Amino acid sequence: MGDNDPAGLHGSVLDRLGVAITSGELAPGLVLRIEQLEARFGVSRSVVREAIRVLESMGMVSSRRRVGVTVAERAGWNLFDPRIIGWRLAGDGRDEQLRSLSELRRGVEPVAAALAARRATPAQCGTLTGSVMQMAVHGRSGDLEAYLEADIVFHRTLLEASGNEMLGSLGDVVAAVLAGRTHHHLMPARPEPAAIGWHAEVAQAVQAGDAAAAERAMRDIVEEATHAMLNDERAILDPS
Amino acid sequence: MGDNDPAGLHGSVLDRLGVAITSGELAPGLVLRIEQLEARFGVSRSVVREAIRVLESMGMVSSRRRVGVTVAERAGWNLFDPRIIGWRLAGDGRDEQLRSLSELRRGVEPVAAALAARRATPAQCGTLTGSVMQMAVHGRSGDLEAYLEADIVFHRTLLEASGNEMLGSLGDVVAAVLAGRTHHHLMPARPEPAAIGWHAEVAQAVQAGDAAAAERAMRDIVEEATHAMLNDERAILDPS
DNA sequence: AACCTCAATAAATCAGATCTTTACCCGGAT
DNA sequence: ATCCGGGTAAAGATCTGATTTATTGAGGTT
Repeated sequence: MGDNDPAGLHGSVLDRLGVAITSGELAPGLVLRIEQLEARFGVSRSVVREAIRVLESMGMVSSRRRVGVTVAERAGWNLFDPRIIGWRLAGDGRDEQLRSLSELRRGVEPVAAALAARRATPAQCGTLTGSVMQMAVHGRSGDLEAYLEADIVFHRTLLEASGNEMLGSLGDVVAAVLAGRTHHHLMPARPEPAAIGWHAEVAQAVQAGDAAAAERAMRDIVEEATHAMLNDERAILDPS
Repeated sequence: MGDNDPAGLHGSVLDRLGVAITSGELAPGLVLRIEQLEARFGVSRSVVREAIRVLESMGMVSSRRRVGVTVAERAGWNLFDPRIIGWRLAGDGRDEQLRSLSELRRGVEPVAAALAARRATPAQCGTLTGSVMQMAVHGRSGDLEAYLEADIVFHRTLLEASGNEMLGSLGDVVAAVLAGRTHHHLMPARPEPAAIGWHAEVAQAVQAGDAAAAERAMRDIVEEATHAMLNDERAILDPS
């Protein structure tokens, strides 16, 4: 898991600035001067500029003559940029980011399931049922890591099978949510047996071409996940 | 509508390269050399590099030493980047992009409606009902442009009211879809009266805090839109 | 064929100069 | 005191040439 940027000096600067901004260390409205950044990171102008340009393209800063590089308000950020998602997941905003992504999943995945029922290739159907079997096996044995891996394969395959490139590109995001859930927000030691059943239902419905059933079963999956996460949050906020 | 990039030389180069790549003129696998690009656009290295860096951050190219700048496969693109969406909407891929976005809407907007029912502020509720009234007025009078404007306000407000930043940031995208629908894929001269009714239902359910009703009505809206679009496509492909 | 060496290549980085925009200061007019 | 216009300097934007670094592919060795 986790491929980072540090490819090249500029990537490193970009990453460090991105973390500083998403974490709030560099608050919106703050003005940075390029010369200042050169010194801060010990690199040349070109490297700083390239990092700034990328940040600008993500809506995180805006650069104006005679004033400098201003950190932008959250409202303008490209919140779907994988880098921003990664930074927020790695920092303080992790819980909020996970909540946002979970709510997004609740909308996206049922639709993807319905579309997949119409468009999935036989190979994708095979991968789906295969990963459900893996989930069942590792769910019983309690191997959470292997269970997670199969779960990720399932959801990623389903999103791909939707035949919608945009939905498909959310595979990484969903994988991050699933991983975050098991790694941080403690999943139950034994995964919900019902969840595995729903996954099986989805796989079956997709294979049968039953869009409505696939959508319904997927909605069950993702709603169960949301509830579990909300309960965890409540438990954290209210440790009775 | 439509704010473009051409802010600065580098933005112009970025835009031109983006269009060339999304249009397929520069196909995946093709290798560009920086020197070549300097000549092509008549700008200096720094400008080209900055544009390349942004393209790289969008996953559209990858730059490697000793080889050059390679146009990347579609699979790696950040399809949620507003710039890419814009380029595709402006070029040949417009129909496919609109289809992708419509399917995305079908998932996202009902969830946003359900969330908005729990989180919308009174002011947002007011904006919602107000825009519905505008839609009704201009729908009857047949002023499609004003109808569109009110429609956009409605959907944008609802997505904001979801209280989910990521869903909220899809407002621009949805606006683009709605605009594309009326400007290209000919909407009916008089908007479906049922659609206006469903919008009213959503506004009312949100105000009443009835998440299930809001979600259901919104699903009706977006499903009607999808069907209308599919029928248009069929009509274009099969001019009986 | 597998492996090592080495030189050519193109991007990556640095550094300095110049251009362009524009926020801000200041004097004059009303 | 307020408003307007010109001038100025600050800071980014762009250009350019030099230098560094990683990689590929050629060529030779075993």
